[in-house]
Amino acid sequence: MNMQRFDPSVADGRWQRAWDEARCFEADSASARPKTYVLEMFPYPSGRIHIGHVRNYTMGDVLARYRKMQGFEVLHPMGWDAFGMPAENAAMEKGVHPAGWTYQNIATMKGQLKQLGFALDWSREFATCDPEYYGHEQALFIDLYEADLVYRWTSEVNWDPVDMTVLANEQVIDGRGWRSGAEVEKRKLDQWFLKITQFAEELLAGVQGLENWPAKVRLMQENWIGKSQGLEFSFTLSNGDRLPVYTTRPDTIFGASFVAVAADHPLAQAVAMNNCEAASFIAQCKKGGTTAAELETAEKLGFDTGISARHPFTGANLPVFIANFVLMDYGTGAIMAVPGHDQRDFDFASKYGLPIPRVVAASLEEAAKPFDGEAEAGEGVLVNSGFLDAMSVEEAKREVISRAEAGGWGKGTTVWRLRDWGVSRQRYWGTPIPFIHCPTCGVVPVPRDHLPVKLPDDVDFSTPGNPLLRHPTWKHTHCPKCGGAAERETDTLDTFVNSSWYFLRFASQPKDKPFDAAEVAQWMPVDQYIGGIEHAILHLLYARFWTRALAHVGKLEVQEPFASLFTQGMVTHEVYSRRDGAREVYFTPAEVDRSGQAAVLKADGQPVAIGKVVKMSKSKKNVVDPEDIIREYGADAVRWFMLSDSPPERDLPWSESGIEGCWRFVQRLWRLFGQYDAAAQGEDEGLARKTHQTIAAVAADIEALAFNKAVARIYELTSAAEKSAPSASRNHAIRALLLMASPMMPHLAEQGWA
RNA sequence: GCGGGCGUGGUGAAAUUGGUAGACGCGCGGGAUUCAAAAUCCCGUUCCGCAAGGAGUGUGGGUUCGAUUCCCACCGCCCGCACCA
Repeated sequence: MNMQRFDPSVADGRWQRAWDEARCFEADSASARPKTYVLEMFPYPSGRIHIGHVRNYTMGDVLARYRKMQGFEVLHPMGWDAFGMPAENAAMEKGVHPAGWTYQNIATMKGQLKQLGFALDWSREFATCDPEYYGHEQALFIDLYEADLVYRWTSEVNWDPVDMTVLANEQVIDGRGWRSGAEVEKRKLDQWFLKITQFAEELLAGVQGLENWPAKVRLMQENWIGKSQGLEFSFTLSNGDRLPVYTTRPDTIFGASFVAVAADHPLAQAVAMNNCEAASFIAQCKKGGTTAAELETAEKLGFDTGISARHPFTGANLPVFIANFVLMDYGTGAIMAVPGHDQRDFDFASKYGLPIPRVVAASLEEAAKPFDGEAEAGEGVLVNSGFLDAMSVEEAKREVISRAEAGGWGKGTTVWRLRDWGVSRQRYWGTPIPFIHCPTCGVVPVPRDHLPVKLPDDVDFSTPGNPLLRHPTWKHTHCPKCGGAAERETDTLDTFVNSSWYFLRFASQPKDKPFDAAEVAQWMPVDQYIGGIEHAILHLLYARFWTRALAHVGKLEVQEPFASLFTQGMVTHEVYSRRDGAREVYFTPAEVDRSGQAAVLKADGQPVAIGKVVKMSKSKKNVVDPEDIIREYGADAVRWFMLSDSPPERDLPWSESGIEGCWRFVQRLWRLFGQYDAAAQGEDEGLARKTHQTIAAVAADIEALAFNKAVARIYELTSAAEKSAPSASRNHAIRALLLMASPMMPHLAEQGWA
């Protein structure tokens, strides 16, 4: 190697091989060292590594290498979240087998990750589509079934009649299937569910203990679980029926001036049977936008059913409306409306000329105070409320609940927003649900010694629908109980199940069971988990649930899987485009010459428009391929760039000049290493002080994941060392710089050390 | 609409508990080296001003000896969402 210049094309491969051969990064569960578990969210093998992966895994790698330097036994594994729709889409579009496509992608992406020199324990690598992994998953699913945490239930799904498949809500665009364009139908299907709601209380309480999670993510989890406490009671209707409603403000019951039910409430349906006006109103409710903003600003609309409801205390007759702002799937799908103290009810009452009584005021003297154009949801004392007058809101809530319970017409209830988790997918490329349907014995779990239930290889994607369902032989089997002819379950598990326990399998991977509890206890919880904010709710909640559920059935001791969570920002880039008639045509950064004032297309020398700096995405073509830049600048410059400048939680704008600056710094450090002078003597007090200050600061910055600040400190000490005359202190500064840079630029550091 | 976050040079950003605003990087300007270039090195770079000096952390107030930091109001941007009774 040329001593004047650091050549990553030689050094990177050399050290990557050396680390592999010495098995430097294989974690020993039996080690006596203090242990730490650093984990980044494992990737979906979509084809190639993108720059977001590079940033994510570089951050984790710095921490893992830093901990190793501190003497920790570090578990830093990598694997593949390998089941999912894109593989089936590729199968349909390109005629390739999902397994072949997936494993090919894994091979490509693993090669790309290796080029970045990550300190990963590849000995623990697995893909969730490996039969060994999903077989253990099937065993865990049966464990949960036996613990009564799995059940079957008929629920409504979005059904694409052309593709013959269930669609997720996000795949339904304007009421049509995203691929087929066919009008989506609602269909009732027997589906498998996990009882996550049984853990709602502890999942919510557990959020409190997650001090090292971003406050934003904790809040999102709390809101998703959505606990509310109130009163459920029934109105007696003028037609003799009873109508259950739920309210979180039982204190305001004397302020109720009407009752409202959701458009798809049974009562609304019944009214529509012999009232076509009602039927058309209900149909109208089902149209319209579904985004939060549209819903919030939509006009409150109602239909008077002509039915009335008797107030439980006053005996007054309240009109019953069908209203567009009442949700069927929350509470009971019916409400008592208190316009004075709920804005939606206020808007509705104003529109339909209904009374707006005041039942809460700042003081008893203000009982007659008019409303100032909006509802008052705040604190105060009860007024105009009979026996509740002068009570606080909280006192009044308790009083109404206790009277309702004593009178037998209602009870205090906790309502959760969280729903049980439907895990059935009518697809091929997922974990087969290990159950058998027997006409005699019903639903029977597959015996454990028959696991894994493997996916058949010979499947046909030329016609729509679930290939498992129409496979000629796969589903035909015998009942484990009675031995009679029976059929396998052809649904597969939601891929979120795969990612709900993979961190346990990384920690411990015996052949004969999913994991060993004692070995898992050596590593869990994950000390630092790093990934994208897009997983703030579903993945993190499901993983928390699985961990608790497995602890509940005695398989685990930990309750919370991730002690610290960090959500990193995105990598962004300018967008280049040109108008072509009605269409906007996008160009990649590689196709554009950005050296002058304006951006011009290399192909024709004509200018292109410079758009906003946004997340790199294929559709906007503002992507940089990590492999290209690694080839050009080496792994260390790329890693250094990922850590420089922007704080890791914020977006990182990619720039060509930025990566070039990093490349220059790699060479600058290399030259400095070359100035290490074993013969140099003497103290340089100023430089020595600076060296120790830098060591302290860089350590603190890495601990806090403030990599941009650590980088700046290293720059400062580098400049100071360059300017100093040879001395023992300077040699020490150079060695310190090499060590401090090594988690970030490991190839350069190894080469320098050698 | 509700909830959360953020506003600092041309630019990405720093700034322990309130104490020299702009560290460090990018870019830009000037110079050295070179036949020339690349690479490298040196100097400068918040704004106004020749200078002395003045202004300055989204805007307007406030607290304080002192505010990027704390409080109030407003403006702008970003993210999340569930009309949740």
